Amino acid sequence: MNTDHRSGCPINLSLEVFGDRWSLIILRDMIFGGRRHFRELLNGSIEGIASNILADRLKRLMELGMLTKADDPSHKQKAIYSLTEMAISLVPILAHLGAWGRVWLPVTEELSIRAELLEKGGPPMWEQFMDDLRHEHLGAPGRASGPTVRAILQAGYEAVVARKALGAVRDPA
Amino acid sequence: MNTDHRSGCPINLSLEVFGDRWSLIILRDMIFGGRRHFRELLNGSIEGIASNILADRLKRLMELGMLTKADDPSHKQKAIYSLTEMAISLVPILAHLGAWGRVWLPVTEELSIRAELLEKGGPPMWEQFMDDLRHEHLGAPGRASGPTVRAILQAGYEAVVARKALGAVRDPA
DNA sequence: AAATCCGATTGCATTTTGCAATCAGTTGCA
DNA sequence: TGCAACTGATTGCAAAATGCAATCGGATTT
Repeated sequence: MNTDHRSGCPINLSLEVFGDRWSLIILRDMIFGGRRHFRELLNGSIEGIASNILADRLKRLMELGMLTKADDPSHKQKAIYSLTEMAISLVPILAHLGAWGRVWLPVTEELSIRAELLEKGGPPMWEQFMDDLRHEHLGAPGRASGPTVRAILQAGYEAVVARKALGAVRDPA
Repeated sequence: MNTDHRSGCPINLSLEVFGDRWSLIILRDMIFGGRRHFRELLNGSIEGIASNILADRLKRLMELGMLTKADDPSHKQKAIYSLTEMAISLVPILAHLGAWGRVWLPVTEELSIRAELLEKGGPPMWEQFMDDLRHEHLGAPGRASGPTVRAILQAGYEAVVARKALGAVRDPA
């Protein structure tokens, strides 16, 4: 970990970690998209990250303690990236960020439905989400029953996509 | 406002607004430091922002609707920068960001006491803070009585500085 | 045996950043 | 009146980061 910082202010130090255009996008795709492999992050990125930037940020996030890398036992070339508790605890920030963006920025409906559901769910849902992620990434004990928070958000997303597709049939462009 | 975005995802759009190393620092200094003028932001910045970067970011934040600029009636050359509601509503995000940084990053005590107090105060304190800022920057009706949230945070900061100075007398380096 | 997939790396042009010097107009003070 | 200090910036330039396409050697699938 690098030790020459601009200041010891927590907001500044946070910006030094993910104050760029890609780090938080990668974490978002891992947290909300469930992506664990390099290619999943590369090809699944709607913003179109370049492979060299992705490689650099994954390396950087590992050095910062936000991610770990492990071999995939099923494929000798695959690496599995996991979130650390440090990254999992960003969930409330991502929830607030999504809520803020939904109010003030030109979001699209299908890409903001997750933020809306997460905002409505509030801190209890965020806690559940973090527990799910701890189970998935850190091997913590799993939930008793019921769908994961990610599955709930994904179902909301798909419902919007389906509804918009129906609308397109009724009102063709 | 620019309209070519990487995606309509609220987190991505938020990053397009302040996903850099300086924009949020400037807003932090305006919100927590009460700074309103170019020189205050330039010279008061502990991170040492350069004047061209500051000028660029102020312009950008105005274009994005986060800040407004007005003439200072007392000085023909001075400009007063004000936060818009869009920027004021970042307070909960800054509170979470500070809380996260305090846990995971090498913060200094005097620069993180504000984050600690804001975290302890919770959403009611954040709301009060936002009301204070609306009064100060938007001309909204003021509080009934009592110190502003910024004054409370500042007092906490100064108490830490004073205590550390005493410690330095007892235990000189 | 060939095609595809794996996590990257390389080369290169463009853009952004960091830093110091400087600018023209305004103000306060002697 | 003169002059230093201060106002919000702007300019020039080197260094770093970014974006993009092509490519790499090894592993897996077909």
